[in-house]
Amino acid sequence: MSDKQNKEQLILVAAEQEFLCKGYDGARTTSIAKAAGVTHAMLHYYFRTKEQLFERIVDEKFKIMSKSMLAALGEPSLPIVERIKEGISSHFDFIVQNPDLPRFIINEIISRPERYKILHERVGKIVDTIYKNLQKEIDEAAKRGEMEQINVKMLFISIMSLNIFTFVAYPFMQPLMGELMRNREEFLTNRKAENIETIMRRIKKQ
Amino acid sequence: MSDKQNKEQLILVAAEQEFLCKGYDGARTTSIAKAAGVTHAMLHYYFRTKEQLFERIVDEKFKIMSKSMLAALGEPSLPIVERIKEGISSHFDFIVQNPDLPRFIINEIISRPERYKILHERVGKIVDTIYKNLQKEIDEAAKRGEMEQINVKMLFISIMSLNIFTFVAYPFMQPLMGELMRNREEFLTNRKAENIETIMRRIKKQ
DNA sequence: CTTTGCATTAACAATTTTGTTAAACATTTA
DNA sequence: TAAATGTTTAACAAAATTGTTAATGCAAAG
Repeated sequence: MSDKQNKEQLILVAAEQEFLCKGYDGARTTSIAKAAGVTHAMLHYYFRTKEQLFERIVDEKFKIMSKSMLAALGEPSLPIVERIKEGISSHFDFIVQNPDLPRFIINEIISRPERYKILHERVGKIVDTIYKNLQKEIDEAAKRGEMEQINVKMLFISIMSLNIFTFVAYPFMQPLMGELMRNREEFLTNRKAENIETIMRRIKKQ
Repeated sequence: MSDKQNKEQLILVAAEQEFLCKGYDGARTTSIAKAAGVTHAMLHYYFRTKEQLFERIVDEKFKIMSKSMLAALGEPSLPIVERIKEGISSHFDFIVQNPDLPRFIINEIISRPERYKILHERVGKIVDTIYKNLQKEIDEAAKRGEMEQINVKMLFISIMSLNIFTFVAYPFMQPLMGELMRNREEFLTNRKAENIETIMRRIKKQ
């Protein structure tokens, strides 16, 4: 009984690894089965097709990615500048924990846009409401001279860019960075601080 | 004679489109041949294998990508702040002209790191020299109070992030942006200005 | 004009990858 | 323990994809 759970689970774990790393097209069901230590007939027994196995992975990943992006818009109860700072910080931490996720999601959406259209648009609508409130807060804070007037969507793009790109492009950037990325822990700390500093300067009244 | 040139060229054009859009794994030689309007035997006749056809594309793309990143480090003859501004601007323009390129290169390097190791490290060394000079200039300008002291590699990562991410993640971001991205020309103009403003504020003495 | 050499095609072959099946095996339940 | 149910395996089948070949066409050079 726990053996069934076990094999199914083993396949899921191996599949997640393979799909996240190589994408749908690059992943091989035989390779997943091998990594999970089962025959590849077992994979088809539990999940029928590669497609269905993939869906199990991608749906979950899409959800946590969306959730983290909402979280990046910060805790509404905080004062606006604090809220933005905290949003960047928690989003950065999430990406550190899931460094392969953004690239996976982006590639997936690009290769099969139709599949995610509905789910994606739903997230879009949720985000839209949050934007509106946040924009209002920003406008008011700007009027009070507490921060710079700025378009919240533009700000959001900047935050996503700074927090995500490093990880999406890690193997590309790393050889161009010499010592800088050698010590991972240290780099992550510095990078997080840099992203926050960059955005804070962008929104601070000059 | 020009017919040979023609078919070979047609295949290359179709292959570039297919590979950039779908990656090596997702691309199909039959689909490339079809798009080029030739039999797929012709593809093998001119390029022998999918692998070799791919190399023709990827080598060129890797080179222009590297070149554009070097250009992002700006024209050394300019005063430092101007130099950085101009670097961002020209890099952004390049990415606008080649929006699919970064994602293609990143995915390619991730799926076959060994292949690019040498080429990549060579670029790394060139960049390293430029960093050193640029860092010296920044340090001096900072001492004169013209700008903020900042690590040039960190600055470079920020510039790449802001300029590239929007395009890498376009289909992912677009549904989250409502009206903002609807008018492409307008969005690009605003985005470029935003990136420059963000970096300028980051390096300006407070 | 005919030989030479490249270009082209259609049919075929090989390989890789995914998916199926029937039989053996194990486990639970009555 | 016997029936029922679910699990596992090995061998096989199907499909998709890449790669080859032999025959044909065609244009230029001798």
